[in-house]
Amino acid sequence: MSVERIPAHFYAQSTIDLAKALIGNYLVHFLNGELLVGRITETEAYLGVLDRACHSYGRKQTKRTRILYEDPGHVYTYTMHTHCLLNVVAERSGQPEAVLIRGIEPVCGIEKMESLRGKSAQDKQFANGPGKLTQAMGISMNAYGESFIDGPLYIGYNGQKNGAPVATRRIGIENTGQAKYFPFRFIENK
DNA sequence: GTAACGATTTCCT
DNA sequence: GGAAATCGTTACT
Repeated sequence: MSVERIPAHFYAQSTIDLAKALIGNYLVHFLNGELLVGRITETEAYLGVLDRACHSYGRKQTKRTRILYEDPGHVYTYTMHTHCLLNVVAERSGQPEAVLIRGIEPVCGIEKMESLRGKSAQDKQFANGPGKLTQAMGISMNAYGESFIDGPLYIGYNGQKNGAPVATRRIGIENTGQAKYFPFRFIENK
C-alpha cells in the first residue's frame, strides 16, 4: 500500500479548516520498517490565544508549548495521565494553534497495532480516543518537535474522502469556562 | 524543592 | 454514569 504524503501547504490553513480537512485522511507512521496507517475519524481544533482550553491560551509560552509557535506541520505531543496526545500545529508561525487527533480507524499494519495496543482491532474501543490512538500507532514523546512534512510520521492523502465532517461540542474540558461550548470537535459524517 | 493540576482511560456500581 | 488511577509539567515558596 502506498500513501501519498500531503505537502507542506496543507497545514498552512486556518485551524478549523485543517481540523475538518484531516477527517477521512490517513495518519501514517513508519515505525521500525513497518507502515502503520489509520484513517482519521475525529479531530478537535484548539485556537490558542482565544481558547481557554488550549495550552497556549493568552499567548502563554512554556518549554512544552513553544512548538505551537513554530511553523505549521510540526508534531506536538503532550503527556497526560500517562497517555500521549497527538497534535498537528496549524495556521502559521507565531500563531499558537493546533489540531488534536482524537480518533482513528486501523487500516494498515493492524497486527502491529494490536500488539502495541494490547487489544483486538475488532474492538470499537480500539483507537477511538486521543491516548488510545497514540498507543496503537506507537507514537510517544519521541515524536515531539518532528515534522509531518519530512518525518517518519505524516498525514497521507486519501483520494476518496467522505461527506462533510460533523461539528460537535467538545468534551473533557469542563473547567475551562465558555470555551467548552465551542463546536470545534469534528467527527466523520457516516 | 514542593504542591497542584490536567486536551484521559479504565474499572466499578 | 461516576470515581479512581497516576505522573509529567507548571506554578509557587
